Amino acid sequence: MIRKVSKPRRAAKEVAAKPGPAMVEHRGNRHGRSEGARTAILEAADNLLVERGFAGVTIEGIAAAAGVAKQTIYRWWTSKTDVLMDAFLEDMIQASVPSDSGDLKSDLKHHLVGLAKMLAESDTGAVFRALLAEAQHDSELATRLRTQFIEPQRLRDLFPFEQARKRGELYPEFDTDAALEQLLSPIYYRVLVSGQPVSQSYVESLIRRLVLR
Amino acid sequence: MIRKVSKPRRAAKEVAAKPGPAMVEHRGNRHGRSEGARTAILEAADNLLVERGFAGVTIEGIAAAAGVAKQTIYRWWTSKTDVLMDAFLEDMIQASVPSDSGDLKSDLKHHLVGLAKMLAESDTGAVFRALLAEAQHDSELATRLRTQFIEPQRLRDLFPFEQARKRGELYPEFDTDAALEQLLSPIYYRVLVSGQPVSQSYVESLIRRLVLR
Amino acid sequence: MIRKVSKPRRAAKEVAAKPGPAMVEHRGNRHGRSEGARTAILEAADNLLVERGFAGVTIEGIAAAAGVAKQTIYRWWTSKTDVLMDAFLEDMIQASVPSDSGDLKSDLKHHLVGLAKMLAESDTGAVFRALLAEAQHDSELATRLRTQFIEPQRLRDLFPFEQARKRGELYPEFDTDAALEQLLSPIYYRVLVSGQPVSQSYVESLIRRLVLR
Amino acid sequence: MIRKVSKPRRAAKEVAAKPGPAMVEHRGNRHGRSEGARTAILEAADNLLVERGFAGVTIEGIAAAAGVAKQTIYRWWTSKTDVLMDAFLEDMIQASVPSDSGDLKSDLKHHLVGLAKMLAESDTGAVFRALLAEAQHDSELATRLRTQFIEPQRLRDLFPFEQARKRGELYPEFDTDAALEQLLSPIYYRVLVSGQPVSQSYVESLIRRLVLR
DNA sequence: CATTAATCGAGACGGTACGTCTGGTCTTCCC
DNA sequence: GGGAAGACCAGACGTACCGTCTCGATTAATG
Repeated sequence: MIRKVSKPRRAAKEVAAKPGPAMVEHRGNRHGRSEGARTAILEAADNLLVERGFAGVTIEGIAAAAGVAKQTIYRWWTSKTDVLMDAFLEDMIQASVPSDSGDLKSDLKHHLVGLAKMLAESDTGAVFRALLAEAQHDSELATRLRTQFIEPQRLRDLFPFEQARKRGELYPEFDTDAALEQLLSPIYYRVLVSGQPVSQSYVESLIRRLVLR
Repeated sequence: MIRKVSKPRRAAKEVAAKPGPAMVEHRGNRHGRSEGARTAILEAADNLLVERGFAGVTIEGIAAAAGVAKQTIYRWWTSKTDVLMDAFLEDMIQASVPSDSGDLKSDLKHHLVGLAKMLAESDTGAVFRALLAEAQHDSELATRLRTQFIEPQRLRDLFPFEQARKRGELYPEFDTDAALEQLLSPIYYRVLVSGQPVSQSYVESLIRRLVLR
Repeated sequence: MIRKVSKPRRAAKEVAAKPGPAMVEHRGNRHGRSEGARTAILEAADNLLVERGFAGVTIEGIAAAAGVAKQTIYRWWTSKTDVLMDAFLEDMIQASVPSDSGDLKSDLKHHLVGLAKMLAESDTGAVFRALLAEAQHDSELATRLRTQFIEPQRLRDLFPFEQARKRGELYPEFDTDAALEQLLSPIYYRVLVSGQPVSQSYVESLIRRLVLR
Repeated sequence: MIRKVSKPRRAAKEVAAKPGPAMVEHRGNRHGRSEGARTAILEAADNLLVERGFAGVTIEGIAAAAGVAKQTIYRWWTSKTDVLMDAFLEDMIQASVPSDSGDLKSDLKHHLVGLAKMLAESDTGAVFRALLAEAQHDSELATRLRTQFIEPQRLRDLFPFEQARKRGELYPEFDTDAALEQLLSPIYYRVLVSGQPVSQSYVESLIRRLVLR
């Protein structure tokens, strides 16, 4: 169902090539897609979600908040979740560069605490939970969410283990996938299902449970 | 927000008292609440959710499908999720009576495989996922879901451990809560987040990971 | 295409039966159709046409001006012209009771001057011209306009002649249809086509041209 | 409102001068206005009106049908009625050269039957009726229509009378304006208002009614 | 036995948002 | 500088449901 491409046609180079203060102001033209409109929409969507909750996000509301015509949204996205998906991915670009302190447990702790905080407390996490919720009854979105966030995130999550393996911290048969699942799933469970807090000490206890070698 | 009581005033006794022909057909009267209308609504809600997805469930749709006036729904419920919540709880009443074979690992396996199947594959599971999804941006519903399902379910989930403890199968300091979380959270994670299947062998591997004594 | 009945179900008797200030205020109920909403819509349509011209009349505008939901308009009418048609007919109900002075020429003068004034100057005339204009490219409306206004109006227009015939003012072979056409068509021509004024003296000259016996 | 001149700068001679292969195809150029685009637009407007009715004519539709960009239309016309006005006037250039048989009644009959046919049956008549309709709520258009069509047409209509006067067929005080109105207004009335047919015999009966001397 | 109270099906009402469609403006590129 | 292309803002379209309200019918308990 999500057929439309969100940011087509416009090479970054072209954008950069436009000189001066750049980001040429335009109202309908042949620049191709308006970058101003695009970002205004994504920001408006984000803000509305946080301020008014998922049900409070409407295409009409986004359009009004972004100062944009509804059709400009429908031209590039198919639904409000589609917009929110893009807004979320944009948010995640600034995502954590995993730390690499030379000690696995320390790296894991740092990474997982950050992840838990993002999921449970940040605005970005609110967007993620809304999307995951929607994905429960929208398999297309589910697929997209897995492809564009969960898989890449998995790679980022595995990074500390890979570093540790290089350092010889792990015994050879150590199953990183299983270990990761042992760490992540309780965090997601608490955030999504039981609503229990995910404190720093809780994360530490999860890590302590791991048998590394 | 959910102020209304779903099934007030009418003691189970009264229902039981009217056996045989009973279940008086009535269109507005002083029998009190119409049991026929109530069950028709819950069934219609269930069916609509499965057939048309969460967004396809509307109060008007339920009313039409149940052959009931909209107001009859609004008299007893506050929203479509409120109806679905009741429908879900009704479904869960037939829930598993936990097996008690005398062996913890066997009991756990039986119980967890059944739970996973319910969550991932059954219509009831679809309703649950929809409710949990909605609960991500509806804290009132979240509370209700935890109180009325997740907590009671936790007790059912713990039952095998309690039996084992009585039998002396567990060392004294064994943390059943932690153990349960280790078992449950990967199942929920796979169902809700990663979409991976929860096979019987996977459940067995989870159990094997537990150190019981 | 115009399938909906505009004023169903509510017998005049019932309306009359409601005494005193009557016209029960209600917002959605089982009074049947709301007379208040109905008249508010027709008035709003009338006013908008006069103030903003035909193109300026929109269903949304009518709804807003009448303080009514769009759907309430769509429930009972099919299009803005349908609404305007009803508004026009309602206006015409208060139409002239033809005078009957005992003298044909005097009666005709009175009737035609009134008609010309209505067509050219009144708000009702503006609505009529708009409808007739629309009827030029909407044959369904054309039919309805002829059936519901032009034919009945013709009967009213003929009334003075009938009275005169009863009085023996006309020679037997006098063709009233032809005479009427001779009188009416220049009036419509001036109003619709040439834009020339239709003064009282002009009407008199038209009548003078007639050879009555 | 109608500020733009519709056919500037380009003499008919030039058009005629470019025969055969010519009619230079161009997509934006320095030839000045494209005659090809202009005629394509007027034809497309005409055709759309006949095929789809007045509401079915849109600037976008004309542009698409004429294979022309919207802006090319907006550059030279202000509205769809403006385009249709030009299309209509273009059509009327081929208008009847009034016959001059030497007999007034014969000339009138010939002329009026042609006029009635044009108004009621031809595509050009459809365009005229649409414009007249629009003129009912657009006084600017009304003025233009009267200036550019109705007045000139009146002169054409009077031509038979003038010839007759030269021939001495009319008594001196004969009021040609009044006579013309007597002839024309019933025709317009039938076409625009009552929808009755305007047959040849009907036109003859109108003429017979005239007292010429 | 009449009155009263509770509930039901029905459906009109004022609203919000949907997703689609035109209209008219503007900018760029091509000739 | 005309013309093609096409993104943009604006806003009306007709539809679907929302949640509220009132009706008239039905039935049971009350007095």
